[in-house]
Amino acid sequence: MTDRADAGRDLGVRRGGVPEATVGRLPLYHRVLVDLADAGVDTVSSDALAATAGVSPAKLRKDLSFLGSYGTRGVGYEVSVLIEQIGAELGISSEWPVVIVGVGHLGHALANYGGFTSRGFRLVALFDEDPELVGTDVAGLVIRPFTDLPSVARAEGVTIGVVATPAAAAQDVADALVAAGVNSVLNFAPVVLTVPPSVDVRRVDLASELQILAFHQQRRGDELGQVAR
Amino acid sequence: MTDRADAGRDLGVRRGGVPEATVGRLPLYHRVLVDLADAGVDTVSSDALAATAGVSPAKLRKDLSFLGSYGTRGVGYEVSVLIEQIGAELGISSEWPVVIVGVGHLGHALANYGGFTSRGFRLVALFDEDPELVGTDVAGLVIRPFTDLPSVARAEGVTIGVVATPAAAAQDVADALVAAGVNSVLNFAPVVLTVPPSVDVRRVDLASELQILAFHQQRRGDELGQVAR
DNA sequence: AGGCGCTTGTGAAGGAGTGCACAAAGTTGC
DNA sequence: GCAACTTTGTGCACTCCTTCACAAGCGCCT
Ligand SMILES: NC(=O)c1ccc[n+]([C@@H]2O[C@H](COP(=O)([O-])OP(=O)(O)OC[C@H]3O[C@@H](n4cnc5c(N)ncnc54)[C@H](O)[C@@H]3O)[C@@H](O)[C@H]2O)c1
Ligand SMILES: NC(=O)c1ccc[n+]([C@@H]2O[C@H](COP(=O)([O-])OP(=O)(O)OC[C@H]3O[C@@H](n4cnc5c(N)ncnc54)[C@H](O)[C@@H]3O)[C@@H](O)[C@H]2O)c1
Repeated sequence: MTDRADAGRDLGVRRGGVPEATVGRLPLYHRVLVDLADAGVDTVSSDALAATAGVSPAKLRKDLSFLGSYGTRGVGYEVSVLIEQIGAELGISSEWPVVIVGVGHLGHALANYGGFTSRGFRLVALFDEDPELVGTDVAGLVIRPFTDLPSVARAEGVTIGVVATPAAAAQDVADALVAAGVNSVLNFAPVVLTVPPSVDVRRVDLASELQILAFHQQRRGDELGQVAR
Repeated sequence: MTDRADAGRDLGVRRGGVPEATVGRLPLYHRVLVDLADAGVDTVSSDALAATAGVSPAKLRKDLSFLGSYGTRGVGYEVSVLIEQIGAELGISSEWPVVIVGVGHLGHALANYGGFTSRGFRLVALFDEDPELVGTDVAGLVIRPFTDLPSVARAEGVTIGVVATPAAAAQDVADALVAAGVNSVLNFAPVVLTVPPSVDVRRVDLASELQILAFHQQRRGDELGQVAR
């Protein structure tokens, strides 16, 4: 059921007014809540939930307040209600069709990743350019030639594409995805993709993450020499 | 060298005062600059560099200003100088030893990822618990039993560890890493790790990234009045 | 019924990050 | 040597995010 016809009473909360920072944490909350539900918990306080999610209680409460008032004062939040509300906000209710382009080491791992399909996404196709790979089976799907992208994308209504090709091919792949109607891209290649403003790109960059860790590590090391007054 | 006892007055730029948001972008700048250098470019303006990195020129200039004044007014920045300065800030000069725990689909891909070793990191060991895997060769390294972690970590001075095990094992693995002296962790498992405050954890979460894309996708759809179909 | 303890929801304060605009500082051309 | 032009570096205002603190609301107990 698509209950997007607002049930009328959220005039106080702007529908599209969830801050970006909050959006970035909603998936985390959702996962933690699902884990709690699996563990048989049916009610949590903001303090407890914040602790398990690793954020401050005030931040958590404010985040949740953007979705509406789904808690009970003096008691806490009902886990199932929160899961449903956050899920609705993130669009987990619907099943987003996803394609992966580039089935090398990384693409292979992604295709076999269960977390994809268990959180509102359906992997509908794998594409690669390598003739050796095309036709082989990965994670229950047949790898298709990259040239099939347009027809598959339109047939399945694909709006999200994952780029897992080498950096050199990533821009071309992105262009093809955009041309095929995909307007959300998750990019693993270490390049900045140029796309029309209507297209949303998120970059996942392993090396960057490590370098940020290294930076903090180094700073910590530097400070050890100075702590002694 | 650049660090003498600061005589009570900071020179406008604080050593160690680089904002977190800037730190998060430095790896991006570094990569873009290396690409430019490879392409034979030796000077860039903030406008040009900002465009290739996908950020605003003002932001870029402010970011770089935290490292010092390495540009030339009227000209721009010398690519090699910037690479060196950013590299130094990030600790790329030294080679950080890294270990990966959990050599399944994802760990396999990570071990074979060239970007690791080419950016100041050296993969020193792979660990897994599975007896079938231990002893086999991946990316030129032998997979070692997880119990070897302490000795290897100390022998090589490992401070950065990558967790690529299933969620259920991640916390135990993190505990072992911390016990072995590792205090920077890159976690791919979809769980929130609990570690001492002295340990820095970064989480990379595929499903979250997709869900954030889905959120924006859904919002865009809603605003158009109706979703696909 | 009423008070008590607990937890949410939120205004308001404080802090971090971003964009703007321009003076300072360099280069080029004559 | 000077004027015109280019581009950096940064003070300032502004927006966004986080933290604080507490009134409002709910359930339970007496
Ligand atoms: N392996 C990792 O852990 C890792 C981590 C972070 C980022 N990355 C990045 O992810 C990307 C993929 O990494 P990988 O290790 O899987 O590389 P890979 O070489 O193993 O796989 C790349 C795949 O893309 C295919 N391909 C190439 N050009 C294509 C095109 N135009 N259209 C469709 N398919 C094409 C190739 O045939 C190959 O199968 C790279 O950009 C890499 O830098 C990898
Ligand atoms: N595959 C992906 O694309 C992907 C993406 C995002 C996140 N993840 C997460 O990364 C993790 C690994 O994913 P995967 O697909 O590689 O799983 P996988 O099952 O293929 O590999 C896990 C490996 O960890 C090893 N392992 C288990 N317990 C261990 C322990 N206590 N000590 C050492 N090694 C141990 C297993 O033997 C196995 O080799 C999972 O938590 C998954 O949710 C995977």
